Amino acid sequence: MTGSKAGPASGKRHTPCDKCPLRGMKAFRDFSARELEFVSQFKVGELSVERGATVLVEGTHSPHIYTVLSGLGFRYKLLSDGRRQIMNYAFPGDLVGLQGVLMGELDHSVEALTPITLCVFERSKLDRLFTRHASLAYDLTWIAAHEERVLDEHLLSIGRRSAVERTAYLLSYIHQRARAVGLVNAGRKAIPLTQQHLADTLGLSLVHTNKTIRKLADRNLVRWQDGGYEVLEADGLLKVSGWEGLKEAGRPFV
Amino acid sequence: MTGSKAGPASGKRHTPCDKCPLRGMKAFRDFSARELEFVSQFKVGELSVERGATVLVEGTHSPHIYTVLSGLGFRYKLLSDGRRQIMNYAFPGDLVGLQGVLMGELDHSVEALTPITLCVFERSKLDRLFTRHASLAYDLTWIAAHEERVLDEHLLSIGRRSAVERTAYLLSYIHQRARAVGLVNAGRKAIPLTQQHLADTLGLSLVHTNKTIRKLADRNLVRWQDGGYEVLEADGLLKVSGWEGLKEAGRPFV
DNA sequence: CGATGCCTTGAGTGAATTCAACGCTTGTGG
DNA sequence: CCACAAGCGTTGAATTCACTCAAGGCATCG
Repeated sequence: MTGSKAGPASGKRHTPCDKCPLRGMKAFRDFSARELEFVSQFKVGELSVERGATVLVEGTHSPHIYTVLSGLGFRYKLLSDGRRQIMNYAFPGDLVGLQGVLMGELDHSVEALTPITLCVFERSKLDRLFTRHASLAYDLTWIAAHEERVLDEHLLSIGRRSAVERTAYLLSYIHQRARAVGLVNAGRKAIPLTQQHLADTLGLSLVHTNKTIRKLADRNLVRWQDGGYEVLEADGLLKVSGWEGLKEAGRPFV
Repeated sequence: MTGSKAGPASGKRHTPCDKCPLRGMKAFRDFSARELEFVSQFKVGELSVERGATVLVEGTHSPHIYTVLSGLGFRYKLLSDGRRQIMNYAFPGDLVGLQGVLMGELDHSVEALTPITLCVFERSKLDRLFTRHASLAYDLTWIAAHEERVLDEHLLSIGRRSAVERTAYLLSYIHQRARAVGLVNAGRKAIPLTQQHLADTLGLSLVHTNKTIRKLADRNLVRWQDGGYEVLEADGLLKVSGWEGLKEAGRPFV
């Protein structure tokens, strides 16, 4: 359905991996020359879609793995009656669709939150990655294990944190991740989400999410603005959530 | 603290990998001779703990990875005030502690639900696994991605399914997994959980969990018995949950 | 036979949901 | 240029859901 919105920009001018803007960011580890060479020919294209478009569809049998080159997206599942649960957000450098490739079919969908560009990798070359590039295979496992860790924390939030706590947690989490890839300067840039997105991530209704955000806003911890939010007091927000925060270093990508 | 209960049985008679009772179960893929040889020397011991004992502790820096050889356990996180969220259950064949090894420190704890025996693997040999045994490295990634998939479904349940739906889901999930490894014959064996475990998995209070189980019991879908539950009508239960069920084949292990 | 652990039940309270409406902004077509 | 619709945020009121509190029952175990 929304898939038709995709693709017009692909096939234009691709960013070569050796000039990948994500390399050099301190949030990521660097490649060796040999790794870089492999990754370069592992990448077979780019995919650009606009905000609101569906990048990957649940149930699909995809021959590709993706990495977010720029932009934001989110991963979600639907129940038959339309209830939606957002599992996690995809930031630049994040791997998308690994499950689909390893296990046949994808069990979730991915939608663009902003215009987004993804690097497309060939599934068929995955074997070579495992047989010839152990360090990259290790990275892949690391990434999967890391996603598991994030989901653990989300599960803890939804299952056991109060509405205010879990909202503070989610806002903190997204903010920290956005900062790590330079999407917010000193907290001075809104992250383009609707409250419906937050509600569907938090397992709360839209109305109650709105009222909960208000509580945080009344305490001057966050501000809703320009179709997104801004963190005013990162420490205070984190404290409310009772979360320790991200402890990342040398995150691998691709 | 509870760690002191661990270990007395280790160092006794270890099950050699070539006689591993898990091999040959149709739920798992088989090893090649070369893989088997590697796994055999990758394994450095066994760990047995009794019901209720803590196998792994959050925050710990563990030099080992484990596989469940027999018994049941569960993975959980705690908030500072004691609220507990159970993330998932570990069945025979399941890998435990991968995160801890890959990322330095463990972000969750693991407790035994029955007397449990785990195979202990050396972290230091993980490099060799990646460089020399691509097929096993692939399996490791597969396992991590699979866990991610399970957590996605749990997240969907806790976030968006009603109390009855999510309880039916969890009961179905555990039952299906137990069946896959032969822990319940034709549904005729109780799974040794307390309702508190279920509550902490579902994100519900103990009282409400009890009342929800009652609703399912009143419809003759399950029965609570002998400190555990029994599934009377697997199809009916699955239908209530609105879940598709596990679709597994050739699950790798270790 | 008095603990203790676990399940069960009822009553009262609090939290979160649904329903309903309104305001603001943006975009679109007449 | 205005009218109108659509999307999103906000708010209040009523209802439902889930939680806490409190107590009792029934096993098992020392």
